[in-house]
Amino acid sequence: MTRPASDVDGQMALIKRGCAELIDENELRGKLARGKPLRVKVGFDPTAPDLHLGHTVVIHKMRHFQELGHQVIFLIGDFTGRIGDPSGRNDTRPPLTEEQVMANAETYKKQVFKILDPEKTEVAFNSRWLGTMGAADFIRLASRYTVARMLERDDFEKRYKANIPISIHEFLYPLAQGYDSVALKADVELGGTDQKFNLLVGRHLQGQYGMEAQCILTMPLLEGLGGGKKMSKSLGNYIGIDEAPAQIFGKTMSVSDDLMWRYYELLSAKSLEDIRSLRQSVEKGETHPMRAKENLALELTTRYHGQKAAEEALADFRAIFAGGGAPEDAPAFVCKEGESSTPVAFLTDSGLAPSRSEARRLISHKALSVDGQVLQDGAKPLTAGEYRIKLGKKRFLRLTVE
RNA sequence: GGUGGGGUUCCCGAGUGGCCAAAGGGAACAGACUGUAAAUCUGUCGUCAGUGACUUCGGUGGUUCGACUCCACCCCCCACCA
Repeated sequence: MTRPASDVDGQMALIKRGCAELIDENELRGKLARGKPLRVKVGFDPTAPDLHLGHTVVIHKMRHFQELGHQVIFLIGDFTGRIGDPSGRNDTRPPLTEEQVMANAETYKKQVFKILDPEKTEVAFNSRWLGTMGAADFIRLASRYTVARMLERDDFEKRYKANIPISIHEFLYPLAQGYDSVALKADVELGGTDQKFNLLVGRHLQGQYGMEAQCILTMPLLEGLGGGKKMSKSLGNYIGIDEAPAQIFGKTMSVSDDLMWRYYELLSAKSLEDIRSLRQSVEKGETHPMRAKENLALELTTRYHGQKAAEEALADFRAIFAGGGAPEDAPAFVCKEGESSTPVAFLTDSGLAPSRSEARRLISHKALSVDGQVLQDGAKPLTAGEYRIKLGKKRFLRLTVE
């Protein structure tokens, strides 16, 4: 899928796919036209090596650059991580130890190389240059940017107007991150739309330090499972790329039909033409939306767990939700006949329900079924035997009563 | 440094002496409906040995028959003025 470097139009088409903003298109064309591999910088926070699909939007874009023969730099912000990206929090974070940084880096690599080509990826740490700068160097860096411009940043501006305090150290984060672009001689920097300001600081600083300014490519923030809000760990609406096949598959299926197309655009390796024709086919009623979503879930699961696991996840999903069956890998639990074989007891003892009260509630809501039959008496012990237990839609148990 | 305002159940947020396990909203969970969903409707949403008991409203003491509500001290947060 490598294209000749001279094919600027072809490269631009892939680069621009799904992107939110490109600054500046003509400049990028100029850089591409030289035919030399570009240095493409992307920064990551060292503290959060647990990636979800939201992060992968940018990583896929990195992949696109690799496919076009460019040099991708996976920058781990082990130094900037100590400052913390401004968010109104007043704390600076304690520096991670060398070992923690390296461990996190390894975790990153393990996850990221499911998408990126390790051969074409340079991993860098910004403590290498930021950690050796002295106070004088930092002051010099700080002199390259003005307070007025700093206050243009959206959240600074809002806070300033609203009289919410802004600590001086928060100004240092964009500066330090911007300096990374100087140190790396980046030609292009990628990031989420929320990073636009920081990326622009890098662009500006490169000019200040007398080098050609990087182009900025921002990617939209992927909406989380509920739609609306961005995918994030703290909101709990994410699909982690280290999650089990059934999880990735199931969570993808839980996305709304509308949102499915966003996911296709930003996460699928399918060409835009293929996606468009699939969409038309769904709209004309030729393809069932559920089938289209299954394809997406299958693609994503395959990417992180391989084809075999993905197909099993698909089969399980159909069995559970279409056929009302139970997954093959339902946890097993054994209990003695009597007091501990009452539904209330084994549901909580097995961990299926968090508390006895909760178990009772669920039972009274007809959420419990035993071998496919709804059971509403939570106090009556099951007799010895094997049972398939289902609690709500997603909780299963293979129960053995002795 | 001074002055004022706050810290409530997963989150936001009401509650100023009993009617408070604590309004309302959000999230979540369950049921119905579907094509898995989404949307909608209904219900639940501290724990437990279920008509009751126990634990909870920043912390520690105190007043009271009784405190989330009053008092004292402490911790933390915020705003305004320096």
